[in-house]
Amino acid sequence: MKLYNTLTRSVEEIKPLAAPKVTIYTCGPTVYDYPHIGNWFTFIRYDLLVRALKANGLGPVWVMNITDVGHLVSDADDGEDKLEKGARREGKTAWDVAKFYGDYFVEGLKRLNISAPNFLPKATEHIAEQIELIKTLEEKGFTYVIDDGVYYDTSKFEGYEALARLDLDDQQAGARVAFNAQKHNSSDFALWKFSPKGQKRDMEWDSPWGKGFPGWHIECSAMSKKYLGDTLDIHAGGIDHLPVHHTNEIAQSEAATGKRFANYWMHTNHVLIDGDKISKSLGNGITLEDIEKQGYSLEVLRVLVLQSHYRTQSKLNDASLLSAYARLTDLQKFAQLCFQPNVVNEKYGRFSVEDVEYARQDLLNAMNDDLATPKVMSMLSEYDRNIRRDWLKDQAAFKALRELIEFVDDLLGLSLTNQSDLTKEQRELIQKEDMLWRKAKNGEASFADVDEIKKKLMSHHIVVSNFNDSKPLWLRTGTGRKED
RNA sequence: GGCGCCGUGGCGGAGUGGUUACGCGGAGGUCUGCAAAACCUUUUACGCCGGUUCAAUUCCGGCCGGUGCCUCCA
Repeated sequence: MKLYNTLTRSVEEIKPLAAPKVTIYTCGPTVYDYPHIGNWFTFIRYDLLVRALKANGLGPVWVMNITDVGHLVSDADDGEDKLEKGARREGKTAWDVAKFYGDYFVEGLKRLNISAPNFLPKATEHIAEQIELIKTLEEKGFTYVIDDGVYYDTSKFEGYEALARLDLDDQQAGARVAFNAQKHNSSDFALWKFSPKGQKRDMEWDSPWGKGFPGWHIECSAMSKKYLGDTLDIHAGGIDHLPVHHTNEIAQSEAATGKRFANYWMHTNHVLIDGDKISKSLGNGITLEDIEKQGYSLEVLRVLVLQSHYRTQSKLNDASLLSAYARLTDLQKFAQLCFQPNVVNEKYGRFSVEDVEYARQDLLNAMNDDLATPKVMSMLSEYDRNIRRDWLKDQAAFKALRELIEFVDDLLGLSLTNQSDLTKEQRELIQKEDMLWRKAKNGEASFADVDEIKKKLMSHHIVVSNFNDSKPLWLRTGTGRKED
């Protein structure tokens, strides 16, 4: 399986350190507010990576952190802690806020059919590990203390600019951030922040340097080390984290252990809404509930994610949602074929078990090519069309089709196999309709009777197609949209 | 100012040195008792100017336009 590695800026074959195990760390949410649709896009993309690895026989061990303290309103270590700010906004404690949005996030993972991460560690439950790591960095001479906290001296770390290919000297010229005069370098960042004098924070802990709370970046280094060891296989995150957060993670972890932190870095690009990126400052953050309010199921959102590549910016608007909805409906119709033995036509059928198995390998190959999900989607559309047009050859092909759909579900997480079979009663109705239809064509029955049964089926959201040379096929309508 | 990315048909969105992406929408058709559904055909593109090449949307250079990061942010 190949993946674009930001470290080398090239597509590389994934070679886990201890295959078949593959360790993955992904940056999770800061739980101070509802995640917006862009956050969920990224989490779905993590899920697709994990699913692809599994399809290749690898056993991912996936850690996604939950940041419930220390993420300041500004990465420059100025400003307030987001959790404390959220708490004031809602008149609760920071702990209440973290609990509420943390639970909401975990629930969201389930609603979106995102594979359960093996670990969802919270920053507040790993304060000791973070303090330990800072102590190690202190012993090795990478830290210094100023008025408001313990800082990491980025100039001491060889290769600090490597991942993001930064040019710090030139960046300073255009920096708009007020420079903390006590910091040695503008890129230095806080490992531990002291509680403001005379102020009691909801969240604060004792440390060797004084009462306070951890900086945002240290949690990822501490928790990935605890759960996955010094070196992990794949680290994924949003592209916005490249220059600061991920760069700092590397600096912390590698300075502490002397080993490489992660072998592969995967960065997901953003989704734009009406041409703008989603951000708090623009106030255009759409939530899952907003999508559902428009009548779309969350599978529609997943199709939208799949339709664009993770390294390109995708767009969210009414048209793209509608397009994704239509595509999901098509895929669901495709999946419904695996309940229909009538799709086997021994006389005219051309699609063999070999063809179906080839299709499966073809899909996996596309996924293995740097998660080429748009290609996977187009291939599925083609297989759907081909099978409908050419029919299946025999029962073996029918069985293989069922397995193909299950494979696609495991790979993409679209819950296509949830397309339930018909009831016995519905099946009998279809059979009767087909029989009457054939009779009516010979003048042996009335079309009015045929139409009556069709109407009945329609009330079950079932549409029947009759064929001269084949048994009938059915499909369900409106399964991707609530209002249907 | 520094570091990047992108510019594809009505829309979304892939990809490629010479061959249909795919989906949505529009148009026409086949099948059909009608209507759906299904299927077929069609709509036909690669910002501009040069260069390389037998051949460029696809490689190189320049220009124009858009956009991301260097603040919050997936």
